[in-house]
Amino acid sequence: MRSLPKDTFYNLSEEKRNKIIDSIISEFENNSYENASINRIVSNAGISKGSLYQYFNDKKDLYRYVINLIIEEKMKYITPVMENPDKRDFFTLIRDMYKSGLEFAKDNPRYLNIGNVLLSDISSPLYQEIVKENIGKSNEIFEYLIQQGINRGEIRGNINIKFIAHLISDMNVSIVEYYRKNVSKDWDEGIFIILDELLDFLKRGIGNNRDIEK
Amino acid sequence: MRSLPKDTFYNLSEEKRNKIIDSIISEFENNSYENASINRIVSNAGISKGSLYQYFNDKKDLYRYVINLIIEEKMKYITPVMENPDKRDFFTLIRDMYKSGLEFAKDNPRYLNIGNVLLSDISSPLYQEIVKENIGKSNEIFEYLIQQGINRGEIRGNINIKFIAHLISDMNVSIVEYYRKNVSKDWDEGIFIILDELLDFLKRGIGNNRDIEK
DNA sequence: AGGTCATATGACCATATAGTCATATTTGGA
DNA sequence: TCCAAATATGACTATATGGTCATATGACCT
Repeated sequence: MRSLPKDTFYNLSEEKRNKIIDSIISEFENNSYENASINRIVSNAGISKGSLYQYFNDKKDLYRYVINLIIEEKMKYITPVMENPDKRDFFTLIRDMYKSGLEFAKDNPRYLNIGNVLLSDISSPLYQEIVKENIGKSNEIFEYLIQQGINRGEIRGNINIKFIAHLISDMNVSIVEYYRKNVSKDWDEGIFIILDELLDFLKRGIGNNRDIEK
Repeated sequence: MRSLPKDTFYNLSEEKRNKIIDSIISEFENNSYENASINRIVSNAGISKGSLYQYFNDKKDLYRYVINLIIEEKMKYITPVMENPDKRDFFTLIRDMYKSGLEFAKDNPRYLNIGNVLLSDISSPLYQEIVKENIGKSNEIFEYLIQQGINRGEIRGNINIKFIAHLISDMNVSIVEYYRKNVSKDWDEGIFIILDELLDFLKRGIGNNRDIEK
């Protein structure tokens, strides 16, 4: 049996389908997986329960579907940045990555909550399936990039690569959260100043500091 | 009406009381607030449901009780560090703070999950009541300490204090998480090397770098 | 022994859950 | 117009929830 939405879902009119998608996203935006309610989803979507179960196999399928939407959207931001990792220096690459994270946050505020809850909700039945693997991969990429940076002399050699990869990954979350909590709700160019400050901090912290003004 | 456990709870034999406390902690250790079950708590504690409701008013009270236990315990670690903040330089103080966080994590692994879930579970009915206020306070303290550090010439002046306070706060979480995920489950002195590396990173990042070897 | 008071109990209540399925409705082709 | 296939429906099941309360138990005092 095919997972994720069945064909019947894609046969729906775009309007109806979008209303359903919107209702599903809303529910997971405001509730953890366990607490999300199928009854509320169908009620807000204006369809019957039986119909929903003709589109999706079960609750997990709904959640998976939303998470895949988020991943797909996030990829649009991150892919161009990661395309030619060796063409730019380490810090420019990281800056672009953080920047893409901020732009994703700006364009998809609804997705942020869902992603954050998933990231920290170990008890979610899909945590293992979705989160663990991805975090592992992302850390591996960072470790590789840091090693490259060291080889090229951009980063000092006497650091714990694994730990710094972890830190850089967390700082990506940090700046997005700072943006959400402290910068005006509307997009504010001031965030770029903070982004540059974060990069300055990082450069001083692990860079082979030749050209930084005291 | 007095909140938190009623007198009847304290009249219980220590053995029985501890069994109940243990059952409550276990439940919140493995489940979010919404998903924690009173039925399981009483069943694991070996008491009847009516009894539990003679000790506590409602589910929120149970949760509040556990959270207070955690805060109380955490205070034991953080208070001595924060006692004379002006007696030590900024970076020594931060190091002691991070260290106390790691020691708390080592001594109270059961509490870590509960705390982490609370910190990120915005939909919890007690999030506002417990988390928001405390995070605000903690950030204010950091901002004050950073300002002191700048005044004393330990920290360079051209930084965004609010953002750096946010970062330092998050890095405290980062190192504890790194410890949990990557350092051996048993206490491992290697974590102190990483702690020193984090402080080195921080010093280079925001310090008035005079004495750091290239 | 009788009486009083704190404590313990679990059947019970109203409500909600995820998921099912026999039935009804709509659709499109002949 | 009639039929058959696709789709929509919501009452229903089995199960769980947090919380209540009349009743039972047992400890202590007179």
